[in-house]
This record gives sequence, structure tokens and C-alpha cells, in this order.
Amino acid sequence: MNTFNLKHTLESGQFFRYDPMGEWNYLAERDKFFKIRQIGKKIEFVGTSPEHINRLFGLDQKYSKIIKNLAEDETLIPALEKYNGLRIMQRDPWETLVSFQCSIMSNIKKIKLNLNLIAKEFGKPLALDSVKQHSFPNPGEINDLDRVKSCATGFRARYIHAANALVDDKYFENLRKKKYEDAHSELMELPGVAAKVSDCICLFALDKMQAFPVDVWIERIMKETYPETKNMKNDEIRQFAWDRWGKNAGYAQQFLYHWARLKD
DNA sequence: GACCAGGAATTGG
DNA sequence: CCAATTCATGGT
Repeated sequence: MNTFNLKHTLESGQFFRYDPMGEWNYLAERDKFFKIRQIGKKIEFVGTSPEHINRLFGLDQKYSKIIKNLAEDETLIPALEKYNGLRIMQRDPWETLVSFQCSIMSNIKKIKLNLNLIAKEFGKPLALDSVKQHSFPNPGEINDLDRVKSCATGFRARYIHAANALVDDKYFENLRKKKYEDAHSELMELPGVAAKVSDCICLFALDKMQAFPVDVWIERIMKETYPETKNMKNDEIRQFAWDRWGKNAGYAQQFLYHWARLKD
């Protein structure tokens, strides 16, 4: 198997409903609830299929090729080495959409709280070993604005509630087939989805590996690392990223993000 | 570029 | 303990 580091991957702001318990990590996404651990190079999991694991953690990507390509940019090398094995996940698009609608003016801890409350409020009970969880509701099932508000979502509740009525799983499968630019702009038609949130969905759920979400962390680290971006606006930073890293821009972003958040 | 958004977490009393 | 303040971030 290619290089994979479970810890780096889970802790890099792509996935929220996971709980470490001893060596194991319990993960919930949509109707799946499973546990996974990594000991040395060995990955073990219970509660889902190898296909799902390969897909979710991007284990079928040409990782060494991507890293080798990014390493041509010398400034990335420290991050590439330190967080070797960090993968871009390929998640369920619907839960990813709601996750990043929740991310507006929020933080990882609170996003996690919001998603678990939504699952508890609208999903079905699940259990593995003696650990309890809830499935994430399907599109169309988050259909009561007051109950969405009761999940501590605040002003985001109306975004989530409105998007819930506009999409279904098929909508996302169609987006997956489209090219990045089209998928990106279509997603922005949804309430609570502007460029950044759209890029997160493209990158983490729709196989659009050139997507380059620019949040405050990326903006900061880009301007520190590449002085020529100092006065750029976010969409100019994205263009800079594509000029520099092309189709691997998404991976560059993920390493930079993790580096920016953990370096100090 | 300014303005706005709701709640959790933390601090101060 | 409760009240006040801080924190954190992206959409419009």
C-alpha cells in the first residue's frame, strides 16, 4: 500500500465525526459507523468494507506521484516530510456540504458538535461495540427549521434547511461527473455556499483535486510563504495556486493548511 | 472593504 | 454562580 497516515488525515480538518478511543477511532458518516486504527503501517478496521476505506481515505490515489510532483516546490518539502501520509479524503458529498455550511464563522470543535446534534435530531441510532452514534440524515430529511436551530447551528440553520430541499444524492453524482469549474459554480447557487465552501466540497467529496479552498489559515500561510501573494485577493491566490501546482493544488493546500495550524 | 451573522468558551466579578 | 467579554470565520 502507498503511504498513509491516519492521524494526520483525520486531524486535518476534512472530517469531523470521529472519536478516538484508545487505539481505535470511531467514525460516522451518513449511514456508516465503523472503527479504524493504524499500528505502524498496518490499517485495521471493523464495520465497513475495504472498498469504502479505500475510497474514503483516498488510498487509490497515486500518492507518491503527487508528492514527488509537489516536492519540486522546495518550500513545500518540510510540510511534505513532516506530514507524510496525509491524504485528501473522498467523503459523502451531502454530509460534506452540511459540514462546511456549519464551518462558517465556526471552529472544528463546534462543527463537530453541530453535526452530532443534527445526527441525533434527524438520524437513526447506530452502535458499534458499546459505542453509540447516529446516522446522518439523508437529503430531504433535515426538514424542520426549528429543529435545525436546536442543533446550535444559529444563522446557518436556514442555509442547511434550504439546501436540504434543493439537493439529493443524484444531484451530487451529476456534479461529480462535471468538470471542476462547472461543479464549483453550481454549488455556489446553494445558500450558504460561496467560493470557499464550494471548494471544500469539490476537493473533499467530488474528486476535484485542483480545488484550492482559501480560508483564513491558507491566506495567512500563503502570504507568509510566498511574498508575491502578499496583496492578492482570495481568487487571485487560487489562480496563483493553479499556476504553481496545477491539478495537485488541492494537495498543496492540504499540507499548507495542516502546517499553518500546527507549526507554532 | 464593510458589515453581518449566533453561539460556545472563557474570563471577570 | 452568573454576566460580560472574547473568540473565530465566511457569506452577502
